[in-house]
Amino acid sequence: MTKRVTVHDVARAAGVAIATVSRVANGVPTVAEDVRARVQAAIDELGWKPSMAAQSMRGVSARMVGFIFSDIRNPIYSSMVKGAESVLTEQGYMLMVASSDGSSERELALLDLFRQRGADGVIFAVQDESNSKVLAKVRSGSLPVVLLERELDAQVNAVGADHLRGTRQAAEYLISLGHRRIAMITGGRGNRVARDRLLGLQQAHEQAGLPVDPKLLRLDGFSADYAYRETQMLLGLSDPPTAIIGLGTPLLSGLLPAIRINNLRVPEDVSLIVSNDSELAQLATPPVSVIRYDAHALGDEAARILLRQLKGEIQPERTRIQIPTELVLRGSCAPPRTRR
Amino acid sequence: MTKRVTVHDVARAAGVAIATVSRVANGVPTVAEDVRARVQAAIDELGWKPSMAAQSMRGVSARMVGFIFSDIRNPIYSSMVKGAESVLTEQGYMLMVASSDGSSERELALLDLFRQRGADGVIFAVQDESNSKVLAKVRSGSLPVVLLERELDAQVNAVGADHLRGTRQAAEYLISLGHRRIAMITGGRGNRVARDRLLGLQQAHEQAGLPVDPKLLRLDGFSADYAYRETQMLLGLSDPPTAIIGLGTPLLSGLLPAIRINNLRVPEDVSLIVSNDSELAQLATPPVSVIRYDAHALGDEAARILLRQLKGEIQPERTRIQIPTELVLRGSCAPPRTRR
DNA sequence: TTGTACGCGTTATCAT
DNA sequence: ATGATAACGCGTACAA
Repeated sequence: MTKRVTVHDVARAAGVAIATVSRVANGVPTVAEDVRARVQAAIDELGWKPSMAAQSMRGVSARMVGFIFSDIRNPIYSSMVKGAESVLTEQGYMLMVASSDGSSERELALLDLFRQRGADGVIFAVQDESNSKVLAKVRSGSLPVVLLERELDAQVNAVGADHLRGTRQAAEYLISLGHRRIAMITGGRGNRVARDRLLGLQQAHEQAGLPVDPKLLRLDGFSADYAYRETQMLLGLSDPPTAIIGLGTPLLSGLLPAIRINNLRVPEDVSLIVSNDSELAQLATPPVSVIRYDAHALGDEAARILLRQLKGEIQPERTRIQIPTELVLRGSCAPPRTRR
Repeated sequence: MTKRVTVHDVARAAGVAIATVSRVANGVPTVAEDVRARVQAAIDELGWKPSMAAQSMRGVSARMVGFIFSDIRNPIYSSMVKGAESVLTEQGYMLMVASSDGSSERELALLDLFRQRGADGVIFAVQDESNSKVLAKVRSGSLPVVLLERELDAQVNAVGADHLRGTRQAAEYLISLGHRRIAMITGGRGNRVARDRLLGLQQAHEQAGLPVDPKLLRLDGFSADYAYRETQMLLGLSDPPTAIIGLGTPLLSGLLPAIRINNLRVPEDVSLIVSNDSELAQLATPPVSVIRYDAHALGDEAARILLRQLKGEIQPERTRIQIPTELVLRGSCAPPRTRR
């Protein structure tokens, strides 16, 4: 049970005052070279590390940022975390993580918790960007925040993928193959991502002079279960879709069994495009075409923006970074079967 | 730019001494009921929250634990993190995470970093449990540690899955189907998990009076690339395996394409069992049999043990928790094709 | 260039 | 039961 080594111990060992030790530790230039060497030797000798608690009391940043997501098990978030971590580590920051499990109450609590724990800022994948309490707290600026895949307004920095373009491209491609009844399954009704995706679908239809059938839109869930259920219902329609766009990583593992249980084949009976890319999409039979974007890069950029914000480099204007999407064609798309 | 609310502000507002405020905040019983109420009202009124920095200086725990893994993108680790987080949150703890990317230097640095940052303990998925420096640091007890899927010795608490039994069961099943040449691909040579897996394979063979062909053992990697390469080589042998056991989540996405590119079919030409379970294994064609264990439960148990250790409830004896494994049979196993 | 002394916001000890 | 006050370890203004 050895006591903690403090500045006093080092000062005594080096035969100087604690202020000098502090100066050496913080690289203050006004220290004689021989003294600096002696102090440094004492520091190394005793293995002294400044107490972060004491430093915090003096207002020194803890170099820590928080990351709020719904569930780290979604590979999209683990990739983002990894991306954020890689740039934060470089700058000596560490990462605290917490799941909201989709609850806005929890998100509010976490925001407070992070602030209370001295986080410098938060990277935040808001669940419901229309929740006014969360909105207010983020805007209040009590803690620097960078939003992931969401957008509140001009005051809050954000980074997200270009879902509008990605979805439009996918729909355009299906239309070019001859599809006229294209279903879309995704979740997060009312958030930025969902709005952009719907818009992309509509734009592609408009451009081709085609109508969007509201019955083919299933916009209320991100889970495999939801995809399974809705796909079943879609395929059971009297006028079923000839192509399905499934947006949200977990959806694919609901889509595939639902199609199979109906004894339908991809792409002969129904074409398929999903997002994001995954091993399952790559290795399914047939491999599934995807709208791909780099989640790691998203986390990376979010951390970069937050860090710049913390350094006061981008106060005035809001920054919004768009990560590009890419349509990767595999074996899951074909012209629609001619109607009987 | 409002100043922080402190005990002094609350004390002044309630007309008491700061000591009394502290007593109320910490639930010390020796406070008159009316005073307690008045102070509490002032606390709520001003929205005072004790500064964690100041508390830390007084030796109050920060209620924070660290989690070190190689890469959070491995679903095994994101599940563990989620499991750990769920029990930590309940107890008011938060989680700091960091990737080692497989580097022992980085692991050492992270252990120091976590201690310096006042973590109460660490959940640690050591990469190379034979690294003596990491070993020494963990054993030094400078920070309470619970090991994941590893075992140093009797002094350090650990939790892991029962890989010996899982692998033995898988091998026994393949042998019972008639397989005599069973290959095994996995990584982490020399760590507990790899040893147990190899032992399981050997035990199953011994029990059946069969030899293990060392040429069928590929024990040096966990990546999809490694699996792809080694599977190619295995299938190119003059006497190739009739079944492959691939242990490590990322391996499957290397195994599958390697088998396909050789124009072989599962299970007709080669049987397949992998670990851990994944969406890909469930939805591949055919679905792949797996040795399954609950990574979420593993993280959960690790956190529980760490918490008990922090409360001093399990000092004396080392605790080792075994999570059971389960052999889930799907369509990827069949009797070997009779030799031509 | 170096040293002394104060304050950060708590908790804990000692009086009262 | 309550109040005054001393630490905790650091950074820094000010004095030397």
